Amino acid sequence: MLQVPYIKQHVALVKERLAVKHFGETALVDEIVALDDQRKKIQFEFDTIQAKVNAASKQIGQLIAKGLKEEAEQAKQQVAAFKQDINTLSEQLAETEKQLNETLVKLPNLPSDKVPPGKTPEDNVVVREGGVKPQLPADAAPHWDLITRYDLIDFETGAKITGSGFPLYKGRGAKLQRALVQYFLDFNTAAGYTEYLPPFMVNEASAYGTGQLPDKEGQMYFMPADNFYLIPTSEVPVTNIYRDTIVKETDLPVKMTAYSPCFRREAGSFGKDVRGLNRVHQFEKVEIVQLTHPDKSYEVLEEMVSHVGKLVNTLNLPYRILKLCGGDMGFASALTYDFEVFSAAQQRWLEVSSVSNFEAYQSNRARIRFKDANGKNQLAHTLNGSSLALPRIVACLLENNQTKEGILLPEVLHPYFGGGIIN
RNA sequence: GGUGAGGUGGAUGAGUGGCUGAAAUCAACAGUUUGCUAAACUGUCGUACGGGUAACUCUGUACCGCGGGUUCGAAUCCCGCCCUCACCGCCA
Repeated sequence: MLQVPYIKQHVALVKERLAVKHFGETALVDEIVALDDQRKKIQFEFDTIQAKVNAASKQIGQLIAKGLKEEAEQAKQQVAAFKQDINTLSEQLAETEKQLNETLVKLPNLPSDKVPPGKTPEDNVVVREGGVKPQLPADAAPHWDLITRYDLIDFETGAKITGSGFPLYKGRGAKLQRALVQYFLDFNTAAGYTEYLPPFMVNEASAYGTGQLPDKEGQMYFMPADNFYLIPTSEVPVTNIYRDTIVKETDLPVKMTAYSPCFRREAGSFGKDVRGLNRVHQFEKVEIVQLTHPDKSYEVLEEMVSHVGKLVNTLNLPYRILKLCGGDMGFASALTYDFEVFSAAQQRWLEVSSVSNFEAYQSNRARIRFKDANGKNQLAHTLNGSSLALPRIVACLLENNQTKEGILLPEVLHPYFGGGIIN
């Protein structure tokens, strides 16, 4: 969430930046200012009275020690007079803090000034294109046909076991998943990321820490018996490794990578968007996460984009990088680059990665801090990106590399897959 | 799931009602000493929110797993929950 002191000092600017995100409820900003003023006022009163009570209590102790029982009794009665005020004020304080927090959490992160204007995905700016779009014959098959032809995924049985959108990978389809995950993790660890294998369910505090709650509550699977959420991305558990911690400045940047399955309810999706692997409820993904010094986060963002670009490149897939416009960005993000690969048989771009700088938005919620050179605690910046999400990569690998002889896999995967062709 | 023990500052760990925001040790940081390293010595060394200030400083409140309660006063007593460890049960 945004930091209250910053909001109060930059009311007009905050509203202006929120407009870039096409966030309409700017009245919330004024509410926050008012609530925080109120909070301070109540706290001051409360502290003042409490200080008196504390002093009196100390005195009572001394009186009793001296055996002055009557004086002690008198003092007790004086303290009792404060009791009512204390109770009232502490209730008011708790209520105001609660309201303030609830309001604060409704505000999205401010977009960086590098964010292009615009409202819809059409307004996103292509910053780079790479790779070559293959020329496929007219009878080229979409990936869902290829999946059937080579018996890689059994969607029907997955639906039988669980429900639609839960693919059952099979044979070489399953092995390809394993190969990709392994390759991606190796690629990331070679670049200095520490590998983690996190829990796939998180508690409420973790989901709140990275901003999934309360904003995206309906998009996560929830286990009511234990109050756990199935993770929509390993960003959640991995970022929360550092929740409520203060790291040394010299430990920054913290670079982490993790594989996990991702669970998303994707309520309301339908049509050709969800065909085959385009959109599923459970998929595999390898994620990269960094915690950085605030001065370095944009530099690191570019570095992460470049890292993911290299990875996509090694797969020989045509891709493009988009800088998301204000209206298409995520709630918690300050600047986001999307990676899309070109699905030649469907003739459309498919998102395979989203690399974002969250600045201090997540770290403020999760209290991820570092001690700076002056000994002051500062919020770190958090960044993360997919590196990479599997299903759409697989869709493109299959479609773009189809030949009469079979699917020709990119060379980097051969050692992981134990071969270069699916036929 | 059952039984028992326990959760205190970066770590170990003392503290069973006021003198404790918290001993001691270790780690860390700064300095002195030293040819360098090491050792020794000295000092610093929790977080959050307020008040006051030009600022360093000063000052108030809260926090000893979390939430309630008792009390003039709670790390300390009571209740609920969570977590950790050990043993048992079950089990990949």
